[in-house]
Amino acid sequence: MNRFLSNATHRIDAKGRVSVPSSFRAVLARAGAEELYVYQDFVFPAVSVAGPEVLDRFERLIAAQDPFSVEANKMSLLIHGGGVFMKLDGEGRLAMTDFIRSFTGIIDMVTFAGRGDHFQIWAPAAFEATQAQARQERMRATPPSV
Amino acid sequence: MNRFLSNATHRIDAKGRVSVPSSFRAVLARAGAEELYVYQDFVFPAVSVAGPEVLDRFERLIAAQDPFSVEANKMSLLIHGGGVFMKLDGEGRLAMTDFIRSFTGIIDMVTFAGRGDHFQIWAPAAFEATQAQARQERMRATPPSV
DNA sequence: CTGTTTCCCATTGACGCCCATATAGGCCCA
DNA sequence: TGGGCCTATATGGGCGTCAATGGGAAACAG
Repeated sequence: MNRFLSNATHRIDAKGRVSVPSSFRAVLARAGAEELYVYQDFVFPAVSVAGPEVLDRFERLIAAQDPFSVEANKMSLLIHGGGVFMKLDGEGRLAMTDFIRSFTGIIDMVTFAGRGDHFQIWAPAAFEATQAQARQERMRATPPSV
Repeated sequence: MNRFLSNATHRIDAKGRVSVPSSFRAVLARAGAEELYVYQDFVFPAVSVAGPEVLDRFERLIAAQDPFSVEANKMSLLIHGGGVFMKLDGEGRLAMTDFIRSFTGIIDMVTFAGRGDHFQIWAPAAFEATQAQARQERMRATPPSV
């Protein structure tokens, strides 16, 4: 299946690297993603990982606006200033740089969360809490009826 | 990838110099930019850095207007009066002159922010605050959709 | 002559590239 | 069906290179 699914928590090694779950790497390989566009998420304290085409899509949104507008500038501040290209090492690991750590609060463990067409990198505690909260809200929205 | 992406915060040394992130220098080198056009940004309390062709582009915008118009004069005041040519030293460092400091509020640390076709130099706190605010506004624009 | 800028050189830590090990799960075979 | 083999995944670490930073000394300007 060519989607990012499930979640897994891995340990960061002494050199600040984490193994990306092999199922995620398989999806990336199938999509032919050599370089990864990693950006600080707009909603959650997590970074999102996707192929370069996602940046292209964001840039088209900006290009449609007046380049001198405050809106276009703020958008660029997020997608350019808040994003970076990275690549996996030979063993399929990703370096947890300050760019990622400062935004996510990641210390020594990382939770990978599938999001369909991309995946996210979280501090484990933040992921647990946010997912639990989302589940609660959903339950309130639609009472258990199955 | 030939775009300015990501952000990084570096320390200013005793001589008032900062290292420009190596990924930014790589983009500049690829573009063949020897001299840098540094101008006080039109939107944010930051200075923007780009190749000389950006100044050319601005000048063409002015040339397209009536040279006696208030608009054209104001534009020139910004792009000429608010800009300067600079170059990196042998180690890829840039001097933080008063021209830059007074406009940005930079003291002893500098945040570099990629902006696609150029990059910006910010006081760290100002960058954090502005980017966070942009993210908040974006979140309100498109509600969380987990 | 003196403060500032430019050109070098030194140090330290981070990162890329490579190889080693262990454990879990799948697979084969009896 | 149970047990052992085997492969892939997750993880650890060596080592060379490069980036970020500090500082000396020459060149320059006021």
